[in-house]
Amino acid sequence: MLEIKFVRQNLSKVQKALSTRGETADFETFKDCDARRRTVLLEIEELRHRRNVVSEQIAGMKKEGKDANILVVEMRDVSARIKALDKSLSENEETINNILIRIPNIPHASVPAGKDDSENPIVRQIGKRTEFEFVPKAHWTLGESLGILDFDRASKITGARFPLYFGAGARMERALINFMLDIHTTEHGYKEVLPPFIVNRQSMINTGQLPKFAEDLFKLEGWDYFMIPTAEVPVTNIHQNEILNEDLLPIMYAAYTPCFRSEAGSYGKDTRGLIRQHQFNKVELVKFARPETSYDELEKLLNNAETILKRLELPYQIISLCTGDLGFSAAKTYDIEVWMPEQGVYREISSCSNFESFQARRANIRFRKKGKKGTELVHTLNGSGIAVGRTVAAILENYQQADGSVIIPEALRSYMGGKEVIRP
RNA sequence: GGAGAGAUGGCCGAGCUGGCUGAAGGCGCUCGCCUGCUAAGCGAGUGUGGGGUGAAAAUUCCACCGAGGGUUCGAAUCCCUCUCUCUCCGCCA
Repeated sequence: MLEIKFVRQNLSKVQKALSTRGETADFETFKDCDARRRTVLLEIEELRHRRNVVSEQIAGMKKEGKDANILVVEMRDVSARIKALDKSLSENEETINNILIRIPNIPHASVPAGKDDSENPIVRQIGKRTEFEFVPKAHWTLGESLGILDFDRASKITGARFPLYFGAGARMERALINFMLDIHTTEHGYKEVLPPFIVNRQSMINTGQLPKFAEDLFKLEGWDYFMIPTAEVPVTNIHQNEILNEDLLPIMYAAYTPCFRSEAGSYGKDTRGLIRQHQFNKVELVKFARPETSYDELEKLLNNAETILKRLELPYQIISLCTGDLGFSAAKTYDIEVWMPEQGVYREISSCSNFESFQARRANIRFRKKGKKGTELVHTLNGSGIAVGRTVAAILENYQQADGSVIIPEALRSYMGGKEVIRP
């Protein structure tokens, strides 16, 4: 959420920023309500002031045994008036809030302009695209023939877009989770967290999934609870309504969680394989940073995520999301895309964003600056470090052999009991 | 699921027979003093959000004692609903 004062004072700037995202909001209603809000507020505060003063008078008179009835009767009217104005004020504020809460974040100045994902510039490419002397197979073909992936049976258990791993496949998921968490906690300084996988409505609002994107979420029937679409939600909300100690910043968490997404609106896309599932595993990195350093922290976070792909020796590229492709809450986002040989494309495997104070304002996460009065909102950042299912898919495709076997990346072998190759 | 207790400022903790209590006291923190060093000691200050005036420093007003309603001229204090925490019983991996 943007600050109401900021929107009020920078109306055209906000409008312009939104249009670069291909978004708009009802600024006319905002302007009207905002102006009316302040008029009403002024009157309410005057009346309340009067009530406070007179109430004190009444108290004094009663103490002295005098009759205060005239004042009491007068105050009865004042209170009624306050009550009526209060009601109109809160309706007004609700209208304003409904507009504000649907306005996305303003892109950072360094974010490239562009209308959609076709205009995301490549920042860098690392590793040579894997080449084969045979026609490479898709990971689902390999996975099924190796007996480690079974989408048919998964659909019996639940339905389409759910994964079922066996043997070395299941082991590889577990190995990757441990591999990633170990690197981030021991080499990059993140604290490991294991959060709830189900969260309440407020947490979803705080990180920006609600109210706009309810259709992307799985909701629990009979509860106002939701399955998490990413660990970003529970982990960012760890510190909601807290004033953090400046000395502790940046706070860095690494969390493994499964993620649940309805994938509404993606019908027909990536219908096969591990790329687009309703349930997948992910290791997520989350930071709470000082505003002055948050963009440095974003670069570091991106490097931390890249380390995983480097160690696994998977070719990848970094793109910077353009204004039109930026997520709702993000001020800037880098995507990491891994090379998928069968389709011959780079596919998203991590998304690293700086949300600046957008989430912190909703979640009320602040810190106190040394030697300065008052509090300041922290900047929140997060990034996948990295998506586990897609990493399995990338390993299968990039490490496949002519005979249909798959070599296990060296860095991962110790996590898989020394196994070097997966054969049927 | 049943019975009971509780939720107060960065933290701990009074107040809860309604009226200078934004809130005692303590800790912490900041500044100053003192002191061979450290520790201790002394003094002052120290919540958040919003509105008005002001160039600013500042000043003033309003709100906030888990959340939301209600009673009242007036609510941290009384009533209702909800959320969470704790204790006992039941159930349970």
